[in-house]
Amino acid sequence: MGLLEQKRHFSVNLLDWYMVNRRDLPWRRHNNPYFTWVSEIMLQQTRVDTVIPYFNRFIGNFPTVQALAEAPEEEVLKNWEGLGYYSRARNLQAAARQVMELHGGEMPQDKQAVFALKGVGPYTAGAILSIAFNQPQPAVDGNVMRVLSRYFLIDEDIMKGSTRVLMEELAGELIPEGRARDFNQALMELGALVCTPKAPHCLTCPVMEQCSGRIAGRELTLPVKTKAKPPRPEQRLVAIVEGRGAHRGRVLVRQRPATGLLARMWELPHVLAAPAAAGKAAGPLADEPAMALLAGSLWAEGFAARPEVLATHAEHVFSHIVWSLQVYKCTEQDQSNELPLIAAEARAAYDAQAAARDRSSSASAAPESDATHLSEPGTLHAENNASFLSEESELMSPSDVSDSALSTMTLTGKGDGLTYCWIGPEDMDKMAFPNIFLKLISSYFAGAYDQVND
DNA sequence: AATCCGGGGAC
DNA sequence: GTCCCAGGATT
Repeated sequence: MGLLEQKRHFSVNLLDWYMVNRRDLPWRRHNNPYFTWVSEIMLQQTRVDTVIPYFNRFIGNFPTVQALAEAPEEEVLKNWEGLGYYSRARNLQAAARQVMELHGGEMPQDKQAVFALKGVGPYTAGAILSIAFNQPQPAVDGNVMRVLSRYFLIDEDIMKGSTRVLMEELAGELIPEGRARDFNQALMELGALVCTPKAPHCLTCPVMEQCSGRIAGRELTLPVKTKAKPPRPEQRLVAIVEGRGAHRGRVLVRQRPATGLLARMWELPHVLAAPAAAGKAAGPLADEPAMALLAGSLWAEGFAARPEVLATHAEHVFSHIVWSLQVYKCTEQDQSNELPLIAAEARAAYDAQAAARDRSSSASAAPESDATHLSEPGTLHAENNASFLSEESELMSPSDVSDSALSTMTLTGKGDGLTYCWIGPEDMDKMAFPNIFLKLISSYFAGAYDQVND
């Protein structure tokens, strides 16, 4: 058979198959470019089943480009809570504001204009143009590369940028005249339902007869893909600080910096337990030094708290880091004679860690830039301590924080540029937390760690 | 070209 | 537990 005939077979049979087997998905019920856009951003790195409830809630809360553009960022982030890759949410809202200002609130149909939107790359631009406007543009995602690499027996590494370009050229040629909308979705649908990564369902595949990969017995070895390098391990010490006095019934949380990992998400305070020695796991830290270090990091941020007991262990896996968390239940210390003692322990723990970090960083590795641990020598300098001891905890105005939602929240202080808050259970439905902290805090408020305390 | 960004599902 | 999935931004 010729290549031309193989291509025609693919296009015709795939399209026929899709018209019968297409799934009924929320974003397929209307031809609304905004719905297409939102769904495609959500579907990046994320499964359809996961996206569906998020999509429905998101569209319910932000039904138009304008509604999204005008919403508080905190609210958009809250609607993304648990989906991951949170820069998608911030880019999506930034792009909605682009659409309002540059295009009067209407999705542009011009390729350059779509591509210029924040968070829209080659795949998403092709998906929007083809699905929303039926333009004959390729939309090459992982599904498409898997399907094409098998059907046409392409051995190129799909992790290479050049391969994606090659696939885009091929995918563009396959689009039947006037059928870009259905065909591109058919391609991805086949990858999701039939031409699956591990155990493809070749026997029910509409294009199996001319699939070069299957004929060569290569369906399980394609696509060729270099493995990602394993995530680096990090041992972290987490504080659940139980408020006392005015903060009774509340726990201490903080908001992460505006850039980097989990940008602007809320979390429990935590500290890196050991400098990441290249390649090897740090392993858990004994309770005594861990508690001293944790108290020290809280102290450096302006909080006097005493770690009481190990509440639980937890793990949180990112694509490039794996956090092993030792979670300590701590109690807030009202100003008392205990503070200097905590400070002394903290100072010793801090000095030890700083020394270890200096040794490891001078060896080779770049100094860790994570703002959530004690990276700056001098944070605990005597004058800093003295100034902290001599003044009252400053009561901040909640200007950084979304207004009405946090009316019952008491802000207590600020250290090293991070915003800290004492929150109760009712505050959590307006603040966005990564799943791991959502679980830990919910468990705490549900009383899960009560029994570990004496 | 390599690295930074989450989280979930299948087995 | 262990494996797999993988777009866009940044550098």
